[in-house]
Amino acid sequence: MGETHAVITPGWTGWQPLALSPTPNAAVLAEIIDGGQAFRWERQGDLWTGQWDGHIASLRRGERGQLEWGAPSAATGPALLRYLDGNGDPQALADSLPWRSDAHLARCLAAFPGLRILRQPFGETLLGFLCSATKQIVQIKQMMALLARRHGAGVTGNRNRLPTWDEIAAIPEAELRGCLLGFRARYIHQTAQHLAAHPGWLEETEILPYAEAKARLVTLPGVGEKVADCVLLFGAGRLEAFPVDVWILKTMAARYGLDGWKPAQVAQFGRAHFGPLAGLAQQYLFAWERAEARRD
DNA sequence: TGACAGGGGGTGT
DNA sequence: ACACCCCCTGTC
Repeated sequence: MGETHAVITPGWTGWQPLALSPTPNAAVLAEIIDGGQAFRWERQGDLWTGQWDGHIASLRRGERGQLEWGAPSAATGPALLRYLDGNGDPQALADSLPWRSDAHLARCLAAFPGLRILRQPFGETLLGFLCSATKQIVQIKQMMALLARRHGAGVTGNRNRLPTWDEIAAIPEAELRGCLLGFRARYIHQTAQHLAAHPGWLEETEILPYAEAKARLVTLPGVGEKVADCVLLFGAGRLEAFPVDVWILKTMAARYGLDGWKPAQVAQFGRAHFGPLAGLAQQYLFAWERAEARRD
């Protein structure tokens, strides 16, 4: 990592208890904030520091295993709770997945109790997944960190925030390429131009029903079905979105016998098999496969 | 410790 | 099917 990140030390709000139920253990917490949903969290030892929507917050586990947060601003408290979907009930959601008739899903749920889908800012989520094509999490995080460092410095407040879409629209494509974006720079540049030319487009899209919102998102350059589903799942709380990428293709082939199925077929299977919370199920499947990959 | 392939959580043509 | 970019990772 050539770039340094904002280093947070206790002292601003002080450490406050974070009311998440159930309290995620260390592995589940890592899956929630650094498992491919978000790309703006960094770990320093036992301390996680993350950024979204101009906020900076740190998370840690206290001496009795309880979760604690700290931030430069007390206003971050409610924002953090929303970001983590703190009012949601992951136990109840998981219980309504078809684990009773799906042994693999059942062991995934048992292995990652309290796994959550984040409620990230819609625009930032779009930016993150426009960066994601053929990139792994560590590389996407580098792109986002560079975008923030070079182009997100605001007049006040967080000086390492991501640039807004309006700000990105004013950045020459060549400078975007300098942020390790590669061919994604053109997509991001063109998407920014589209959004600048259509004020309110993102806000309207976010509140549309799932199918309509997805249909609109895929009209953006660089946004296909997979990226659109990720944006709606992780940035708009649409748990029915079921993003199909090469990893879910492999997982479904290995665990559900779907060898040779095409993405559209796997998507249809996923919706039919997992139901209206298919996106949550997908996140459990990912967590399982990642843990297994680390075991090797 | 440094060079060198190989491949990467997709989209557009 | 293949190009698009170019950084990470593993390997020698």
